[in-house]
Amino acid sequence: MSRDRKSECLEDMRRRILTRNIVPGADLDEAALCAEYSLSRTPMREIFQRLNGEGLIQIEQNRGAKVSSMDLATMRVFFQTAPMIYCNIARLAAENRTTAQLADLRAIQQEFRAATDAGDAEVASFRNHRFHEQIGLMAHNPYLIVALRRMLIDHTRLSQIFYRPSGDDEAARVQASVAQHDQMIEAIESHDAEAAISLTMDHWNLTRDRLERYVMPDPLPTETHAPEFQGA
Amino acid sequence: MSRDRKSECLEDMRRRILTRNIVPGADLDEAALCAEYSLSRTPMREIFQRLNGEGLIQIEQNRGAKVSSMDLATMRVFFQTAPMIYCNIARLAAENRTTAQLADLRAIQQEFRAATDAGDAEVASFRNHRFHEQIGLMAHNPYLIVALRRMLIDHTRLSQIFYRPSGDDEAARVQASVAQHDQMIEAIESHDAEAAISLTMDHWNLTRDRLERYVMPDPLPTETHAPEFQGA
DNA sequence: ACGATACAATATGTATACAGAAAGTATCCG
DNA sequence: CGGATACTTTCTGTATACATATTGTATCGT
Repeated sequence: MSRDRKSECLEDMRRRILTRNIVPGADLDEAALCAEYSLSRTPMREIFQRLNGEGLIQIEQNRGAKVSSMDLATMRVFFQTAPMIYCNIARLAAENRTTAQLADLRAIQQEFRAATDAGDAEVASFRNHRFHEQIGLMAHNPYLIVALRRMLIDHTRLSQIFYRPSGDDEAARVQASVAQHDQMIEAIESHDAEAAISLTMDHWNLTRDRLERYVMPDPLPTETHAPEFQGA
Repeated sequence: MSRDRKSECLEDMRRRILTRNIVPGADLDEAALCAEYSLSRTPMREIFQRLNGEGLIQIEQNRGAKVSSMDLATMRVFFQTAPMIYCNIARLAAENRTTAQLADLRAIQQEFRAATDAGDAEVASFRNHRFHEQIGLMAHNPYLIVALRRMLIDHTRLSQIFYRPSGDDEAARVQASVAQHDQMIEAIESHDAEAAISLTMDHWNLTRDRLERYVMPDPLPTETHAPEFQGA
């Protein structure tokens, strides 16, 4: 049925944007996507409106849609805002979670762990996204969850690199991250808001180092046979 | 031109929902609205998607759209979350505002004051909304502004009653509220984040008392000739 | 008379044709 | 040869007809 085609397309577009299968800033070709998902323009344009509302894409008047970019100014604000949102969400999740939601969280964590074990960076980062979104749902706060969702868009797109560890040290960090998820589940289960917040800060600090290193990597050696390039 | 019809409709729908011209929970009649704004169904449905993305309405599969309701559970969360969002927005606005934005804020405040002086509750609450949304823009934080916007939807719909003072005391509170806006402008202009936060808390406490009284008014007298109704 | 089912009416979702705007290209003039 | 303008092409926006789903109603059977 066509209903499935549409919602499948919507979900798939979300996944593709979050995993950078469609890169930040890319133009969306309406006609091509219609053909790809066997939809006519009307439902596809509706999907665009949805994605726009979720902050995944931007629609410009008479000029099509493009995937939200990740510019430097936004990254700065991202690192500034993340701890506050994440910690408050963690507190509320510990306080307000239902048992059904906790079971869902465990299931997501299991899938997340499998993806990290398999070394599939794309799937791992997407399941990490779902893990944190689920905690957001557990907070039962319609105001904060929209902020969390915006954060997770950029977080997930950045963290692609995190789950592609290039050495033993980085692999250990991924394992630590998975273990922290387990601890967060326990804290939320026992309604321990303080522990949930503390673990969330640890979790954030761990990933932050890695993300910052991605944004600002070690400089290339200045003394090579490549043309020299001095300072800014 | 049709472009104007569409964006005018979108803006007007926003205004009507925020001022409770269309009440919370009301069904939206697609055909009737199409006729009213001289639009065909396609752009009207696009407007619905936009409003849905902004949290003003909810769209249900094969079952039309309705204005977001304001249930008790949400109100509780509203009062819990508002101070955090408002204060953080105030801090960031003081830190990051541009002079152009400050000029806009002053213009909005002038219009707001005119509406309160004229005693027009509907226009006053809508312009109060624009005032606080403008401060949100000045924060330059794409994550927090979506949370702020969600808060302001409920805040504005609740505050209708605030700007319809039923006595000298309540009128004085409205005047105090207008004066606080002026002070907030000064704090933001001088990049004084601490003052902006402090004023925002005062402003919130003032309106909170009034809003809570609206949500939970003084009980009706129990001794009347109306049929008695004991306890819960 | 009550409930269930079939049918009709209405409302929602989709496809497509047409209209209008933006962008690219070619030609003309200086 | 360079720049501006007109034309063509392509993409975006809108209207409308059609398809599908839901809801209300009437009839039939028990």
